[in-house]
Amino acid sequence: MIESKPKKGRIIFHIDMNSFFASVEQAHDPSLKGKPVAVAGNPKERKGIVVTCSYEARAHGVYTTMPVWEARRKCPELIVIPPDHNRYRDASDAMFSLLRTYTELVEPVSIDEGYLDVSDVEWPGNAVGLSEEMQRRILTELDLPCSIGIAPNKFLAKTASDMKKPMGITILRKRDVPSVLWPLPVIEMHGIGKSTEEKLQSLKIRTIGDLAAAPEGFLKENLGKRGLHLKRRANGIDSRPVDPESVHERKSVGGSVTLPVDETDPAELKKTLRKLSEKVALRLDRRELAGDLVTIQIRDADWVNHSRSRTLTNAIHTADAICREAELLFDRHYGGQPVRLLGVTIGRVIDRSETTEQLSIFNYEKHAKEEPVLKMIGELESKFGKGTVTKGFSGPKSGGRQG
DNA sequence: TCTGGGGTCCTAGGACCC
DNA sequence: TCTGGGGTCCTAGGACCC
Repeated sequence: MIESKPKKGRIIFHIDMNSFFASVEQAHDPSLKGKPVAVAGNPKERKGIVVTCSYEARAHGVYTTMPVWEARRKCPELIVIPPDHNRYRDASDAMFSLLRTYTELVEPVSIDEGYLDVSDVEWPGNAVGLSEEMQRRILTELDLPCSIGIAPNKFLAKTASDMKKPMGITILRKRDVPSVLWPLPVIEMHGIGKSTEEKLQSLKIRTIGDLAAAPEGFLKENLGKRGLHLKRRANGIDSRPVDPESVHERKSVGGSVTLPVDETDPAELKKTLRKLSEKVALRLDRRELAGDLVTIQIRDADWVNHSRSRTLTNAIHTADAICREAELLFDRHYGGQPVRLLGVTIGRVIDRSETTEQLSIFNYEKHAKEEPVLKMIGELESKFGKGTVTKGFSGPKSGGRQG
């Protein structure tokens, strides 16, 4: 202990772009600057909600997720712009490239925010000076405003960047936690939503300080492992590293759509499944991915979600294969109720280069001509469902896992 | 005239294997 | 013949975030 070096604390930045989509639109068309702007879907297609809005719009009471008709009522001069995701993707890439000129330890968490570990960045002066330089360059070179949080870990950096917007720079030290964080209501904490807030309320835990002080056993009993996790955060403890690779570790690719009207016609619903399958296949293509878990999502007219999923014997990526599985799940489970939204997701994705083409029985379609036994399996599978005929040639199983 | 679309992580029960 | 416990996989749903 006597010989150990003093542990050097980390310096983590959280960069948070301010009203990103709206800011990108204002940078693209400077005549929009200083005006109330909302990026929103088309209200005629029941998709008319505000995705992002400028601070001028917020001043009129407009906020994200507000229906456009309501936003227009609150702010008649509101300029509504349809989203252009390619434009936002380009701006995001430029922003992260700029940040990477300072360190490789950049972890994008979404299109408009990310963490940096700048502990080892050589910079004349202090971390605040470095953050000011980044903020200034993002503003002058990309014409985009951002807020930056500076802290010894991710959770505190994220919390800090939220405290001053737009164009804020906020330092949050561990020793500031009792005075700055603890008086706040629990809902202010990243990771706590409406549901957990209510749960905590019923346990007489109202502030982040209450949460920080709550006994571990009590939290574990009522909230499970999550309770302990939240207590650590409330005490400003978070040891997660900044991981530049996490951006490449995608777990699933999906598509969903809210239908023009609540739909009950299976033929119409299947058309939608086909379109969604094509969309998902296209996005899997772009990333050279495939996956062996297919999930469909059905949202009722009353907003209750249902999902049905199936694990396959091998990873798939083509629109035809995805659509076939999606329809199978649909046929097996759809009960005729009006459907508001449909979704198709491919999960457990892996790089396509890792999907070594499986020899033998699973490619019976390709080899059926040459090999009678494969043809037989193909016939069995078309009778009982793909994936039901497994190694050992047993019949369809009554339950349990397949494959 | 309510409420988009992209995700991640966690939980819980049952099946299955050892 | 009865008993059991640990570990993993699978599925459905919930909570949360941007």
